[in-house]
Amino acid sequence: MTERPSLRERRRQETRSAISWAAIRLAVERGLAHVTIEDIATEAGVSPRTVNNYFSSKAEAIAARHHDRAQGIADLLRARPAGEPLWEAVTEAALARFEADRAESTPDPLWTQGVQLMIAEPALQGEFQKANVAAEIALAQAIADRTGTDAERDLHPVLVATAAGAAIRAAMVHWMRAEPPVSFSSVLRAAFGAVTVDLP
Amino acid sequence: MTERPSLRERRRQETRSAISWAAIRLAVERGLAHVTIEDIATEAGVSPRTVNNYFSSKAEAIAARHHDRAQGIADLLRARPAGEPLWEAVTEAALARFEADRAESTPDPLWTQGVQLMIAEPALQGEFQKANVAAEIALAQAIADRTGTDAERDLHPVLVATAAGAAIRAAMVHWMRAEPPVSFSSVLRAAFGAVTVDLP
DNA sequence: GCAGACTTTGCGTGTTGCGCAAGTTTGCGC
DNA sequence: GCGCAAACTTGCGCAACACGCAAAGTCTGC
Repeated sequence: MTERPSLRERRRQETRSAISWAAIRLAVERGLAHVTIEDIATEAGVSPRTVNNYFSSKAEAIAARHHDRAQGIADLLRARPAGEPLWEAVTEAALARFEADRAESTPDPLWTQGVQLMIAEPALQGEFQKANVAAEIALAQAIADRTGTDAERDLHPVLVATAAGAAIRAAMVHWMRAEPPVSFSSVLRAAFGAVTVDLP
Repeated sequence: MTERPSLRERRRQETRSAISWAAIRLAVERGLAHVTIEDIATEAGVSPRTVNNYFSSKAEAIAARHHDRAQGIADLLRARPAGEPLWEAVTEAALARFEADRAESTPDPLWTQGVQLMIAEPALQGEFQKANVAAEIALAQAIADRTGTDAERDLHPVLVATAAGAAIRAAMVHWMRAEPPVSFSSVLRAAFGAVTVDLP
């Protein structure tokens, strides 16, 4: 998929990531209202103007991390065996995406708080949802490719992608307020299991 | 539900509506970038400061109309007969909401363009999705009431509401780019028919 | 009709998004 | 190696924006 870690491009991604993390960290620590672009720039070690070169708003910088992750589900779907039933493949791709997180270096205590912030803060909700929609579009394209349909003209791939997004979001919300805490995988699997999308 | 058209409250809703329509009209006419808060205020006959009293951003003003409509689905669901199967009731409520539009005074040539704008303009997408999510929360509450579950603790009502939102959104997107044009009701019905949410 | 609550409005302020034009770094062909 | 073109970063400036505050105007309940 992406096999050109051109030295320049890599640096670019590093900067992007640094800015996004800085934004998340500061927003979680002191609350969104008490973080300026300048604070983020200082924290990330770049100039304020550069922050706005990468992201067109403070909110977008914070949501960038979520955006990038969500996009990954489409890639994971493409990697599933071709014979696997569609909804099952989508389920497994989503599961895999979130299990990958757990294995990552950062066990994200911060990350969970970041997501919670995006859901709680009105100023962030929009950007959060935008990221979700963008991911669903990518997912719809992957589904269309897999089923030989056209994401531009057919309803089905879009519907399946959107339904998957719905299941993931519902699972997230439910998981975050679950008391006592439960495994996210199990919630996600239950959500996908409860929704069924008919084939054409 | 709402039986207090207190003279004051009515005026408030009128102002709110006037501002929102003014914002939509201007944005559709000359493009979002060429509309300032001041323009909207002038068009709606209020002061710029008042616009920001009602809406915390230009985007919110434009999305307000969509927000209000989407909220209506939950009310319509509550009006469905109690014996009706859940998913069917949700389907009919959504259908009814959009068929009500057609019978309205304005056949909204402008309204369709408004929705298209909200989907096309990055600066509006966020607010558009926020409205969708808010509507889904209201719908989840209505579903929870109907099924005797708890929208705060149970996964099911949230999941059904989110799936319904998914179907509506997918139908909208598909309908808007359908060539040749098709009936929205038929697309929406097809979308709801293709998704199934199991009962617990 | 009057007192209190709610709205509208103008003003001032800190922040933001972005165009523009340097200055700096990186990739690439030779 | 070497230099040039493209891409990136940065500072500056400006119009627009979000919002607190307080004065003026308007409605509601009694």
